[in-house]
Amino acid sequence: MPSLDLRVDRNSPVPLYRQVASGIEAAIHDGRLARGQRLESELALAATLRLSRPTMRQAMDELVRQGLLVRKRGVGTQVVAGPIRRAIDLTSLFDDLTGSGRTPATEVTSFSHGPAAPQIQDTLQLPPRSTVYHVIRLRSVGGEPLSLMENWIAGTIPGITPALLEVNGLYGLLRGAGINLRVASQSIGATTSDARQAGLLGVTPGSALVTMQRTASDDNGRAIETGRHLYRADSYTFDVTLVQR
Amino acid sequence: MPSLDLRVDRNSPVPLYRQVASGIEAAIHDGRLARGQRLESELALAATLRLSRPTMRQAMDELVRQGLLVRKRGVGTQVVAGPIRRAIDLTSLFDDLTGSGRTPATEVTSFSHGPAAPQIQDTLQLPPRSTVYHVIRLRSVGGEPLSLMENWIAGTIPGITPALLEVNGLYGLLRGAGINLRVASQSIGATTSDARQAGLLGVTPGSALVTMQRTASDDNGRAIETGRHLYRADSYTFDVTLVQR
DNA sequence: CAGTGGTCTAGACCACTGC
DNA sequence: CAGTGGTCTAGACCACTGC
Repeated sequence: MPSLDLRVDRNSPVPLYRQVASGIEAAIHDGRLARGQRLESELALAATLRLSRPTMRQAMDELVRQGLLVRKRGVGTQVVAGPIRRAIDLTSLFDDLTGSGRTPATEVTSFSHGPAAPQIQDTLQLPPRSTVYHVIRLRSVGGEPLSLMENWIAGTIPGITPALLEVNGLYGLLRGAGINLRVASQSIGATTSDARQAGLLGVTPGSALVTMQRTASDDNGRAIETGRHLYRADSYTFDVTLVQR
Repeated sequence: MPSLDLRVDRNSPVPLYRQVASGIEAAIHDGRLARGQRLESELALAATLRLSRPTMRQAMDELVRQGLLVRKRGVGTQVVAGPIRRAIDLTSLFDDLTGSGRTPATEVTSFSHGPAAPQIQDTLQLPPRSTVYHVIRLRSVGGEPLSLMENWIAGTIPGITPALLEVNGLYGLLRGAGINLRVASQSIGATTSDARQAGLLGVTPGSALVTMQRTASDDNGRAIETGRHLYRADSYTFDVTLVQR
């Protein structure tokens, strides 16, 4: 058993189980824990770190749900031997791109604020005579168009203007306005580009696009945003990690 | 507060937290709990059901992770008001289709068992000179082709034959052989069909297809299966529910 | 201020696996 | 059989929210 050398800082504002989960995750990623390797038992790890077993287990639960660890009753816990892929988070494309060190550019090709069309009203479960923002944006990275995004946002939000949308992600602007998106339903499919889409995205008409329709709700459970995004299939995929329940 | 009327059976082999989670989920789906409605507090619900708070919380955790409930510290827990969509599970397409009451038909268009190509060997992290099954299947539902699936499966498994693959899902056959797939990494994208694919799937060449590449590992953490699937974009999408961590 | 969810403790009993 | 993870109890203290 190599020295895993986990530590926790009991004075940190970061919860203990988060500290432990991060520590194990780091050990997996830098190879101190090899793929397929067995971990010490929950009880042993808890004792080493002077944590209660539920706290230790809470840490390992996170990693099991992420698909990094596999547990078997009566046997033990080990690192997954198969390929490990980071799954999509609930973040905006903008955050994903900046997070991976690239610089996205955004062009707002359409912006309006007015009465919601019946279908949008229905999707966002808005009361009659509600207003929504309707925004179409073209996002590029490294000068290459990547995505054409059409969104509807409920309510009246001071921080949403075309100028701000050109330098921020939509989710970042909403966070700035005190709106915290917590749950999103996404549906991912495929289509072929028509002439207009192809022109904007810099591809041949008829080439493949990934489609994503999403509706996102805030921490009050209210639907806030819905949209349909198109991505160039040659430069974008959605990655998901699934764990059997 | 309407009568939620949850019950638990302490003699059932089903864990208490599962019973509670199923009960709340049922109440949401049949409308006894309306969208956006506040639940009683964890402590109150635990007391009503004579459960400890951790057990109650474990039940609610499941529903929060599924995107059905939203919690806010200092405030309470409520049903999500936005649209609720069932997310993809780690099941085979076959199970998904039979689970929703449809009858899939499978045609095995290619089947072999032999040495693994270097790329497959690498993806499945197989030792040198390993053998794999290589299977290509065309799946239809209601007489309409839906999916063209190419898979590689590690090892030697008595239950895998072309005849059995025509009447069972791959994951079902693996389960029958004692192999329990627990974690899968999937990458979802788009492409356009070439002439051969279009012919098999019954679409016009150049029409949009959803692509899915997947590698799945068993409960020992070993990579067992990898594959590339193509779906007709006009009849298939992947649904995901994301929850902010 | 009272009430909520977030975190944590220190146990218990059990089913299951591998020897 | 000893060891593992799965489930469950009965609390504790805290940060945060809305009044």
